Amino acid sequence: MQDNDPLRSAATAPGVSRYGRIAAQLQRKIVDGEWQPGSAIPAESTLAAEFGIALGTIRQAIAVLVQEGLLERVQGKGTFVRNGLTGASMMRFFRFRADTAAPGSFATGIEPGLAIPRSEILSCRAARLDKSMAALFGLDAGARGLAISRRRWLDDKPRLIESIWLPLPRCEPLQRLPRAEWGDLLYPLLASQCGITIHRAVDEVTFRTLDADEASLLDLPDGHPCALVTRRAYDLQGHCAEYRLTRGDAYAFRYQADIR
Amino acid sequence: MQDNDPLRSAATAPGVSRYGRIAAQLQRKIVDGEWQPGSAIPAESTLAAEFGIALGTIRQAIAVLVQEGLLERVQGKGTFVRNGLTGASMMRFFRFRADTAAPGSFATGIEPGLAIPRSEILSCRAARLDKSMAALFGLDAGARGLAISRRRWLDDKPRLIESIWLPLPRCEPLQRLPRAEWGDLLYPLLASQCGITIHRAVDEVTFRTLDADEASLLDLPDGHPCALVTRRAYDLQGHCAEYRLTRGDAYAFRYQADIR
DNA sequence: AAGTGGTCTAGACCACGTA
DNA sequence: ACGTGGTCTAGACCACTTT
Repeated sequence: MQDNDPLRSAATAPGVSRYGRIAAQLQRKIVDGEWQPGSAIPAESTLAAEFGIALGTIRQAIAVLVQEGLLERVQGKGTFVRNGLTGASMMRFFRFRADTAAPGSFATGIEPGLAIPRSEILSCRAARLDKSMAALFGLDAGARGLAISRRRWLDDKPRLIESIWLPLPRCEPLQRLPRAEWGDLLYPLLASQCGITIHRAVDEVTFRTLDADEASLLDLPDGHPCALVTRRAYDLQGHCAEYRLTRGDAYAFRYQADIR
Repeated sequence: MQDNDPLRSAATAPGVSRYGRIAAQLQRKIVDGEWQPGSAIPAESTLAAEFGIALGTIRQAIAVLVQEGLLERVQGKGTFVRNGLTGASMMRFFRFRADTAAPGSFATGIEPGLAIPRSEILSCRAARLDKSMAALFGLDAGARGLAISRRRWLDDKPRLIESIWLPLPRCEPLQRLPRAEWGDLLYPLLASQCGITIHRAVDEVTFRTLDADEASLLDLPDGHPCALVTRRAYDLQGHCAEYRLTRGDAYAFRYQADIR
């Protein structure tokens, strides 16, 4: 659990060091799509020769991007451009399934394997974005976006309701996509249909109560407490490409943070 | 925001690399108290000569401990043993003071400077620990601990109530300490009175409701929703040295997590 | 000026994965 | 056997802090 400034998105100022400048150049290749997510980048020795620098320096540059989560090294195989966000499931905030350890007790720390909840699209329509949301997406005031309402099911029970906003025209392909082809996960869809790789997200959790409509969608009583997760997701260029509100039963919420 | 296994505490298996073994030796010096928190360790060149290894290798070993949060490098000055946990305030989970940005809106990401809440000790007594808590502290069944009840004030309003358990006899000095000398922060007290440096903590957040006693302590109605933070704090040796339950108004809860 | 960590080089050899 | 990243060396010079 680490707080970060959502504004400082892409291109962290690398100072003036050589490996910093090289790292920025490598990042450019990823952002521009020259190096595709999932594919291997050239070998360290190759890159060192190309840039005309020592092996240790290119290693240091790569280390920067590994730290940033853009690259991944695999011993003996190569260095790869990471695919989109993993482990960003909203389920990590909740414990819906019966757990061995009662909350507050001395848990084992073992995660109950995160399942992918089934997705039910309730509505999906284009709409004018309000001023602040347009600004978030880097669009002009009055720009349009895609507003999606979604319900997530787990073990045949409704667990989460989500309101998702996506920028238009970037996400226009989703508007024409038949409901049957949506599947359960949004980010793979954004990648395949819109060419958007979600690479980072900032989640904010607060506590609320459900209104009558929300409650009925979750089979909970009106006014029932809920955890509200507000997500801003960013693409490789550092532009916000998703704003999402997720609500789930507050009493199923649990989150673990490690501080040092 | 990063999940971690609370069990894998100290001495991460360093494989068989030389820098890994060196890192373990340096860690031993810190854990054993040979290198005191806050003080500088010998220069890299000195250490390299002492261990009979190259500069790059000792640098790599130090980098491991920096990553672990045990050491801190300062350009031009030296490498220092980090003092206890900073930024572990429970206030980071709450937003009690009026904030410019309404929750759910597009916040600026600027933190409203974390204040230290005033501490009021409600009770402090030795008691037998239950079996699981004794095990958590690495003590035999039936061992005793210190049970502390504390209320935290901010802006002359009661904001948090805390139940803290500490292992005996390690924390015995606190039992004899006059209330007036406790101050507002526990960890500096553990360091100065008991020689315990809290170096890592694992917090788990859930939502509950307050019972009548708890509610009255916080000037809230019976049954009011609260955020419950369960903390396990660990010393340099990796032993758990504190178990804490913190409760505060759920409507003041907010937490931000960065995923990549 | 002296001491510290930060950057950079040009090699060498090792451990791992694949063919 | 070959190519990959991982480790290690022995230097050099730079940037920052303190004396």
